[in-house]
Formats: sequence, structure tokens, C-alpha cells
Amino acid sequence: MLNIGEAARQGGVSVEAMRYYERQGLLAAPDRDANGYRRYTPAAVRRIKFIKRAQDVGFTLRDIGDLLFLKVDPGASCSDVRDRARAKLGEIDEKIEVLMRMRFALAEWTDACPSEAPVSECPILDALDRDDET
Amino acid sequence: MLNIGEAARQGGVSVEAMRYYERQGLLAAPDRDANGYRRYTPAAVRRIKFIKRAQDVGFTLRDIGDLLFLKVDPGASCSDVRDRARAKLGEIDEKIEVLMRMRFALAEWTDACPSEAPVSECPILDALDRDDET
DNA sequence: CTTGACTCTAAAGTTCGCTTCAGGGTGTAG
DNA sequence: CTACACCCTGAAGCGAACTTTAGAGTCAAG
Ligand SMILES: [Zn+2]
Ligand SMILES: [Zn+2]
Ligand SMILES: [Zn+2]
Ligand SMILES: [Zn+2]
Repeated sequence: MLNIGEAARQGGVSVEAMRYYERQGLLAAPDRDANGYRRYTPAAVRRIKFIKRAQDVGFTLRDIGDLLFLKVDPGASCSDVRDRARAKLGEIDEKIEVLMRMRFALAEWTDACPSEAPVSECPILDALDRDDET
Repeated sequence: MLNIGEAARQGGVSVEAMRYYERQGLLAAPDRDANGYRRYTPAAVRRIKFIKRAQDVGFTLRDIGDLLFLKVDPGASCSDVRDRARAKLGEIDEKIEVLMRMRFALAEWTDACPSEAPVSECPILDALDRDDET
């Protein structure tokens, strides 16, 4: 059994994040010591790590709440989980596409910029001022 | 000379966005008509488009303020602009890398999920629960 | 006994780029 | 005259995931 500080350290999150997860219903309210301190079990630490790993692959806390519910729902099947993962994959692909388009434009422009001219001749500012280009 | 609604339409932004840019100092406060209505010049519309295009390649409004300042700074050189663009390119690359890592993990997991098993055997949930993997 | 690290609560603040709201004036077509 | 679309202001709200603040109790070491 661990205090919140130690549980947070082991889980790799901040103490405030832990209390926040509890308020959001992602982390069950733990038992309290006589002094009112929260006491965490190893299972709670595993849950913290689950939350963190899910965040690391792009799930929001809301998504994670859904996953945690599916995890214990006897009527849920593997495909429910897979659908969430696929949807997230789609979202991520969209974000990557947007970023790649930005990347392409910026790379082209920085290559074109001679760097020693006055700003009045900067092709980057020109591109931003021009009416063509998407 | 255009009213705010028409300027917004031509610039491709909302009326509220225009007033917001003005408050943020990105768009000079325009002259007012006798009735207090803002009157925009074609130059103001070009500036709105500049802002929008800069946003489209990833610059924040703060970044854009810096670019607009450089644009009129006689002491600024092309390389100042290019440095901003390069820095942004770096940020974007970092974001892409993060997203690619997420993408890779999610793709691997969705491939491994058989979809018709109960959630208790879902490899996606297993992966999120396991202590290895980054 | 005191210092310092830890814990508690509730509420407010942060960032970003707007949007919405509340409450009003203006302009014009029918 | 009366809709109705437009314009004005200042302030508040939104979403996400926390962090910070403020004020107070607790615990262990020296
Ligand atoms: Zn949901
Ligand atoms: Zn599965
Ligand atoms: Zn340049
Ligand atoms: Zn700056």
C-alpha cells in the first residue's frame, strides 16, 4: 500500500494528475488511512500505467474511460476494443497528413530563402502574401 | 472599403475572428464609419489572408505576430524569417514523429486483435496492461 | 521542538483560438 | 412601419488535461 506520492512516482504521473484521474472517474477512489491519506494498491498503480500507456498512443482520457469500461464489460467483445483503436488510428493518420502538408510547404520555403537578403525580398513572406498556393 | 462581414468573407475567417485578431494586435484597428462600423481596406484583407496562410502551415498567432513584425522591421533579414520557419519545421517534425510512433503501435495492435474473442483476451488491452513496451 | 517533506480540500488558473452571450444600435427592403 | 440582417461592446465560455493557489493538517528526522 502506497501513499499518493509514491504511487504517482511509480506510475510516472504527478500527484495532481492522480487526483484529477480520480475526479474524472478513471481511478477508483482509494481507501483512506486514519489520517485521511489515500492508500493505493499495486492494482491501482497498474491502472495508472494503463492510463499512461493509452495516452501515449493517442487516446484521450474520455477514450480511456471507454476502454476501461469495455475491459470489465462481460458483454463486450474484442472487436469493440479494436474499433476504438482503429478509429484512433484514423484520427492519427489525419493529423499526420495535415502536418505533412505543413512540413512540405515549410521545407520548400526554407530551401528557397537565401538568408542574407533583406526581409523585403524573403520568399517565405512572399509566399505567405501571395494569393495562390493552398 | 468593406464592412467587417464582407472583409471576413473575403479573408475566409469569421467576424469574431477578425475582432479577435484586432484585440491581439495582429490586425491594425481600422478606421470607423460615422456609425462606428469598422471599414477595411484591401490591404487589411491581404493581411487577414496572410494570417490564415501562416496558420495553415502551423504558425501560432504569436508566431505570426513575430513574422508581421519582422516584415516591417528594417533591421531584420531574410534569415530571421527563415529561422522561424526552420524552428516551426522542427516542431512539426517532432509532432510527426510522436504521431508515427503512436500509429505504429496502434497498427500493430489492431492487426493482432482477432475481433471475435471476449475482451478478456484482447491483445490490445493486454498490451496496455503489460509493463514492457515503450 | 522545530523543520521540512508530505498530505488534504476546493476552486481558480493555464493555453489557444476562437465562439457565445447579453444587450443594444444601424440600415434597408417591402 | 416592421422585419431582418448587419454592426457594436465587454465579458464569459469552451475543451483538454492538468497545474496552481490558498489554507490547513500530518509525519519523521534531528
Ligand atoms: Zn465515451
Ligand atoms: Zn481485441
Ligand atoms: Zn527569407
Ligand atoms: Zn514572440
